[in-house]
Amino acid sequence: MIDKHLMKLRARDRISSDEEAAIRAAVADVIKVAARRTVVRAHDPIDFSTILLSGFACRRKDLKDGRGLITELHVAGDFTDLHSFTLKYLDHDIVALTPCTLAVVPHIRLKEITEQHPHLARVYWFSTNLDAAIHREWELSLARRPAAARMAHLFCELYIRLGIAGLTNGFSYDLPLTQELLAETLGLTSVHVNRTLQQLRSDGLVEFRQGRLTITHWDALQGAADFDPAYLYLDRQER
Amino acid sequence: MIDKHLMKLRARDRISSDEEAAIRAAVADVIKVAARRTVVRAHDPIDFSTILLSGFACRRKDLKDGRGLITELHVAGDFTDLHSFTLKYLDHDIVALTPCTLAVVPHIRLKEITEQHPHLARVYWFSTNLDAAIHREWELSLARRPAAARMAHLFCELYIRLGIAGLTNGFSYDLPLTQELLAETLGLTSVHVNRTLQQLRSDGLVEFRQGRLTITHWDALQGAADFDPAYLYLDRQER
DNA sequence: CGAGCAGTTGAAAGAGCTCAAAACTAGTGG
DNA sequence: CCACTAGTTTTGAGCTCTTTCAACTGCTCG
Repeated sequence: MIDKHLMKLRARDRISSDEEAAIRAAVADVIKVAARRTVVRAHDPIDFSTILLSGFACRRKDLKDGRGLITELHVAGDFTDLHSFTLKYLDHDIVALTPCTLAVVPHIRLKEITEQHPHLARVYWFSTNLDAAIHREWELSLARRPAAARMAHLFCELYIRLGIAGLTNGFSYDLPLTQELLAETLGLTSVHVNRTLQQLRSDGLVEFRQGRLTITHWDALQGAADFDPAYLYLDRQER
Repeated sequence: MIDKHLMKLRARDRISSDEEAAIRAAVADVIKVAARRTVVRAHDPIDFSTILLSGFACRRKDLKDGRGLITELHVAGDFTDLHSFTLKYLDHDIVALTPCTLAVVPHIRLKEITEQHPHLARVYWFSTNLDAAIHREWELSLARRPAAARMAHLFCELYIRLGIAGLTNGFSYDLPLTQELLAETLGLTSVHVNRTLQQLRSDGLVEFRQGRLTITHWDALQGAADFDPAYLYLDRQER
């Protein structure tokens, strides 16, 4: 159930069986959420965090005028809003992009982990710092990478992140997002996403049809994106 | 010496004298760094973090072609690269933008804090999550706010953050950055920064001369920026 | 006084946006 | 099994914001 979550943690550090038990014990509930539902609303005080077990979710911020931005995509295995444990409320919404299954972890249990399992606490701290690293890379993309490179970069990132959770199949993976949602993720308009997608396809880099992405030329995609996975901290270290 | 750092922490939570002592004891050294020096280089393994005592520093990421982006500005009192404690190396450089004084905190001491002072560890965890929140707001700025609003937003953010550390004077504060550096911060060109600055000045919102910024019309600046300080988590909470 | 940054200005080009309409695709109900 | 609807994708054309390139000014410091 939380295996993908454990896979993600274990890709970065050793997790003892004792710690694994603590994680499993911290899960108070498992809930299902429909697509397009807001799971956690910005500014609402909150006393639990959620681990995404299946589906796609995101952090979304919006401007007063309604236009918004998805600031991070979450895939199965991610602790979608661990940040709220120390922040106490969020500066953004957590939205289910597809039907999602979520494990609910009360903050009290997380507090106990910081008191009884300092190493595990550091692993979770790491995991929020990894989110910050992803945010930084997206800042760079938004500021400096033109649409095609930005999109290519996102596809590369998801390929790696989904791969860690065992959710890729060769060079393809499910990405059940509309072009509209992709636009909110890339800081573009859906019209431009459409044209950019056509460009990547005609350049022979990717195919994107019916919610499934296939990378047809990985090296070229990585090159076009200027993608270096270092910011995903893929090495195992004692945290 | 680390008072500004304590002011920043105490704006968000209660820090006991015991915890304060632990922080002071964690500082192994205080160093001075010249302007424009890279303090920590991306990808280099590192076993200490630094608290910025005076000056301005930043996190800077760059693309292969040399163009880069400042993904966060750091002001006195900030733990500039606490992230490296769990990440073990950084995905970006830490650069001194002005002459800086830095307190060096070895990671071993931070590890001890996570083991002996869980509450303080949570406060520091919070502080890295606050960095992530700032990254998210900058993502939104880069993606959706036009140049003038983006710049106005930055000036608002710095006004609040510097205020917490007691570094504002009425509605003005030192901001010893060139327009070139401002451009790297805002994801613009220096030419456009120049024109945008003229616009904000002619609109009567700010003055920016000789490294000092003066907000001439706070409400209008905040309005132009669509600035809401909620993402800076200015309330005291038990973390 | 001259060198070297930092800031300023102008003109042209380009990436991405806006608006608007048309073409698909599924799912629904008769 | 077909018609109908709603959502998504695609296309076109004009427009805007920001960039690029290039020159010029002004300041500071040796």
